[in-house]
Amino acid sequence: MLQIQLPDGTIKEYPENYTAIDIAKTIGERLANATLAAEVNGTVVDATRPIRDLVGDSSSQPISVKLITNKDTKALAVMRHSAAHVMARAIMRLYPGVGLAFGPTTGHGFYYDFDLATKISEDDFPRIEEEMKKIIADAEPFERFSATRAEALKLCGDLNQQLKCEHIETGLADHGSLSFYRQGNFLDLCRGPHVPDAGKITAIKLVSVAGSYWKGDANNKQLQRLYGTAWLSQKDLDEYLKQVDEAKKRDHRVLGKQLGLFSISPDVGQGLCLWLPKGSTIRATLEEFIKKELLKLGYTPVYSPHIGRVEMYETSGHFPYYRDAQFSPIFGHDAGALVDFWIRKLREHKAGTTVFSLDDEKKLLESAKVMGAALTEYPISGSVDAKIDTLRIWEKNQERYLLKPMNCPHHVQMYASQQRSYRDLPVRLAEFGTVYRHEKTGELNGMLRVRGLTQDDAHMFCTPDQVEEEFKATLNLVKFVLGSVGLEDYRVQLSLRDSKNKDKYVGSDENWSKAEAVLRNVLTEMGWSFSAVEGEAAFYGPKTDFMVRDCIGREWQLGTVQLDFNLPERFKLEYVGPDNKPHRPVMIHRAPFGSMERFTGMLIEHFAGAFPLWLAPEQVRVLPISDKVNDFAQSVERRFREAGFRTTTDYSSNRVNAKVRDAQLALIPYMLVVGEKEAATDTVTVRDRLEADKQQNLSVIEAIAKLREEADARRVRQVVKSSFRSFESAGEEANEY
RNA sequence: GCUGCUGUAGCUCAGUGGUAGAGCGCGUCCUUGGUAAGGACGAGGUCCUGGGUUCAAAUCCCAGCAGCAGCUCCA
Repeated sequence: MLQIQLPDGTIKEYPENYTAIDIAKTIGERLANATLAAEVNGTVVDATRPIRDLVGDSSSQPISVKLITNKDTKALAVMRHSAAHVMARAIMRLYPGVGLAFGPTTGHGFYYDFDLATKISEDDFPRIEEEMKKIIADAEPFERFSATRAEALKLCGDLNQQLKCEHIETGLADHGSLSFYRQGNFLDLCRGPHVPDAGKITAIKLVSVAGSYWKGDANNKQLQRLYGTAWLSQKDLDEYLKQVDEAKKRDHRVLGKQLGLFSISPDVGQGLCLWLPKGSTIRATLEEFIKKELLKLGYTPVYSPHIGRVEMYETSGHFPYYRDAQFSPIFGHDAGALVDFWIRKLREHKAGTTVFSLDDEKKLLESAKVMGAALTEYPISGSVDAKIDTLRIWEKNQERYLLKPMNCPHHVQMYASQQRSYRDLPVRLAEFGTVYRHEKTGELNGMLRVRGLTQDDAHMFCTPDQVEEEFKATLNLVKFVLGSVGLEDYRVQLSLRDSKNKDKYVGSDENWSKAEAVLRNVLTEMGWSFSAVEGEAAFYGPKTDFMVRDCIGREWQLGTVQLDFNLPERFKLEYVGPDNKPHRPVMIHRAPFGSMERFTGMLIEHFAGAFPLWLAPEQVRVLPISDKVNDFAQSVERRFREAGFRTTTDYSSNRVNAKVRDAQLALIPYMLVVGEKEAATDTVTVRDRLEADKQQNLSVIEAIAKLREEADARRVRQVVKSSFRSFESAGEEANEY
């Protein structure tokens, strides 16, 4: 007999061959119908599998079993995964020769990647959904069975599912036996679990189609990924779709245009942000705020140019590592770009990736000569290395500049500009440094991913002993800064290097282990919860990143604090220690906002455009009731401006109703309504955008004092919570196969 | 960069192989009004750009550019 412990603690006995559904049936037919899965000893499993099979013969009794019904959010992930199978089956019915890849669940639904020559478009969704509904109506059961590796390979091979075969041989190489699910005549290699039958899938909708790469590698074959969403009821689905719609309205690109905050014009260039006056006001306010904090913490402001010599970035490593993602260098000599190209071709030739002929070289020599670079030393019949050396010598004698992709090398030079004693450390150099990166077109996104950005950057140079304390102080600064705008919905990530790909990083193993250990210690000591992710480090050191979600749930890195033992070494930085000997400092790179562009973009979404008083580009709007009080309105505006408030007056011929409406829609924190009554008493009627029903008639002086207090306290009175953002992921990435 | 979709007035978007449409906004005038739209009139378009098909292209086709979603990347 099975000894089963139910969630209420009672222990009951059931026959050995019982499934969770069988148990449900003993309680009631309706419960059995509603049961989509079960949790056995804490693991979500098929409700239709014998419990004994799930736990094994040796399992200690009692076995805890919880029925997961269609009221339980844990059922969502299971149902969504089943929906992915149903979608795959529908696609296979509609299109011949479909190759199946992966079909996992996501936070809001599911997707399946297909290898299919026919391009699916959104116009095809209705017929695919129609087919899915037929499969659901047929309600055929999901049946699990196991196979040996050889059997599995044969099954997938017979079905002509090459990607599945490849996955069995590579990704699942360490699996002795593999599970399959059969649903009618549809068979798929799958870990499960699934709902008992397709009829249990309730509310589904196809969402979008896009490309994806096999196993997430851009060098691999591109597949078609079909996204769908699935919910436990039509009501949930409708609610979700409504929230997606709502979320789109707070998109910073939509609000940025509506509220006149920023614009990106193709005439200026892709990914180059124009900060309009109102957006600039927000940015300037943020910058002013953080500058004051930095002064308190002992930072010193610095400025550096927007370009620097390529050699400097070769030393730092930025140029060789990120060449593809940078704007091309600026060459002082006409032949600069030609020689640069030449060297790259020779290197590719040496590496065997391209063929570079003698004829090509002769043409290049000729062109270089025309451009004024004689290159008489070029060893045309010499070794490739000798050729590269000759060109490099020429190149190094020319001016070559790079739009700065990072501020650190400049700050490093500032550190190195004078002799440093341990008594001077830490040196903290802060700059709102504008950097340029040639991000790939498909990656640009409003203000969140741009090609020109300003980092609220700083670099700390400290002794090894100072690192932990300095790091802690910096993390606290980031937390404080985010908190000051009411941003609490973030995730802290410890970004480590990819231990399998160490050659992607500069510096010694020893330095890396040391740096990673320091970060982990600090985070642990501070008691912060964080997730460590391999492969996310910068090339010169590990990072602590602050991740936030945008209005449609995409995650972005804002603040970052990075530890770096490597750049000081590459630039041979030193300080004189108490022993009167030279020592190497340690660097901390940090940007609490990340970039002004991304941070402001996120803030727009965070506040849904309704900025708190201290940040609002237009803080106060004076609304005269009629032309008769325009003069008084003007004097009110003047006095508020003098008190430091960004104030305007609505002199339009609209009635006050329309003026109030306009101001309300423009998300202006305070309206000052002035009519003949106010003019007579030198007062204003203060209308608070958030509490429109609690108007106050105050003297101009009182009103100024009231607003001054709120602005100075940087009070955040309202963050418009996005319900979409807080949607919990229901078992993301459940796709082992 | 890759795959798919989109590009019409300042904005949001209808629309059609044969003379270009709405709402909002904008301008002028009337209205002098007390808390989410007072009224009238009016201006405004290279229908993304370049080719092609056609008697005729803003509409169909191709290419480019830009945007969106996803993938990949992100110092």
